[in-house]
Amino acid sequence: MSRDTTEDLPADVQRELTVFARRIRAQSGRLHPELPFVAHSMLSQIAADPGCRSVDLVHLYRLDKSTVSRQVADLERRGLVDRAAGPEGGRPQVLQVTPAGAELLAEAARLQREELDSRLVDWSEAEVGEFARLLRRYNGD
Amino acid sequence: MSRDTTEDLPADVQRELTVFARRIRAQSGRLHPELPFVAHSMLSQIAADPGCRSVDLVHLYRLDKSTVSRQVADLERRGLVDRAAGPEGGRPQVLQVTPAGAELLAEAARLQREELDSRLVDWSEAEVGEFARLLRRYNGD
DNA sequence: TCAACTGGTTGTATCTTACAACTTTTTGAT
DNA sequence: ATCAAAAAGTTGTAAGATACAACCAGTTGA
Repeated sequence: MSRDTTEDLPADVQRELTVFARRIRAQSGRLHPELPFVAHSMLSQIAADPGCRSVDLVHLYRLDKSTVSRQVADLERRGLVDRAAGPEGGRPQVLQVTPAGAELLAEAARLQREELDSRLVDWSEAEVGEFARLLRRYNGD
Repeated sequence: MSRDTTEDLPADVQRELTVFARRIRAQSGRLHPELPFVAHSMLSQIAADPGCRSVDLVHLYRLDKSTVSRQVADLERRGLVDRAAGPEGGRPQVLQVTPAGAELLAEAARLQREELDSRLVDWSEAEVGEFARLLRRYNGD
């Protein structure tokens, strides 16, 4: 991929992030037929933050609530997540991953891990750590 | 956003990249109505690499060629890119951005720049440089 | 010369998404 | 306590993005 040398670091960051964004979706979609990109990212987020609500996913991913509603409904229909009444027994429904969901997630992780490790194979642990730190900082909030 | 402390750096990277991938798409789509995410990324790539062919975009973004074909056709229909016969006058059609395309790109860049700068406002130049370097390395090839 | 390859298009089905209108529950002010 | 407003979520609808398969058009090389 040839590239104009822009001397414009933020624009470089933007372009690299864009390439990445396109690829992860393409790759993720093909990786596991049972768990396409969107379903996977939500399921894995629920696993990382058990008890979160749909509206949290709306904010995290900046999606419309209708989109999240359908995605979560689909995950529930397939027995991968569980919706329960919140602490006050009321409306905010809290989400958690079912054992079946956890298993599917683990399987997908195994597959993705090969790809990820192959990309990071010659990185030092310090570099991976720095990369993770910068990404977290970029994502902010 | 709470998070399990996994001690699993590659998985952290994966999750952060996923959040990013979701957001850039959501944000980009809303940023400029004339130039949604996909159209924008392709147009900006053609601008960065004038004379590239559709098949180059297929490889870069790991998309199906039919998808790229339709996207490029749409960009051409809207007068934003120009398709010409290649050096040998033959089949591989080379792409370049038209003046109208460049103008739209510049306008979108101004808008995106605000968002990007606001995220990087308290980063040192060294950090931005390191981030760009790590992203380039991650995207590899 | 013709088979195989590369680049590209079109038909079709599916997935993702936004927006708008709606229901239900919770909360707050009077 | 009551009722309006906010929050959480659902459903209808339309548009966009994508993959896969089948196809067409030039190019290349045996």
